[in-house]
Amino acid sequence: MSSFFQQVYRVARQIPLGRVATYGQIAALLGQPRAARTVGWALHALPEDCDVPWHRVINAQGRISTSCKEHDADPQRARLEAEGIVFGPDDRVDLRVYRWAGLTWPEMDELWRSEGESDLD
DNA sequence: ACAATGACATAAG
DNA sequence: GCTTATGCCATTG
Repeated sequence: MSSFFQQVYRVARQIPLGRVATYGQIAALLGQPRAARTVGWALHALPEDCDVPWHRVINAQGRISTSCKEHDADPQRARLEAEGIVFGPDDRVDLRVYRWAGLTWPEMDELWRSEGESDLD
């Protein structure tokens, strides 16, 4: 875990409260629009008490992708609802409304810059 | 280096 | 809208 995972975590931390991002979006921000799977995997390996808002990352359909028994979708949905995110009748969020705008290049630049200085935040 | 894995994405039936 | 099949990419054994 020296690069991509760390990058995913770093970007995920930038997701503002009450906002969500898709795996593909995170991957795209990292320059790998096809690495959505890897992004999901990175979040999967994340502990629950980590400082990364992994629950704000969902699939492109605005749904919880969790298929693992180890991780249930219910707690994640509860977290999102607690942040003000409203789920539709199909248990999916309105990406048109809650989708994170993403990071601007200047912000990303600063993000990578701070990465070399401290790996925490 | 090869094969397998996985919280995805997209296209097609 | 849901299910199935294929592609993609980084990590791990």
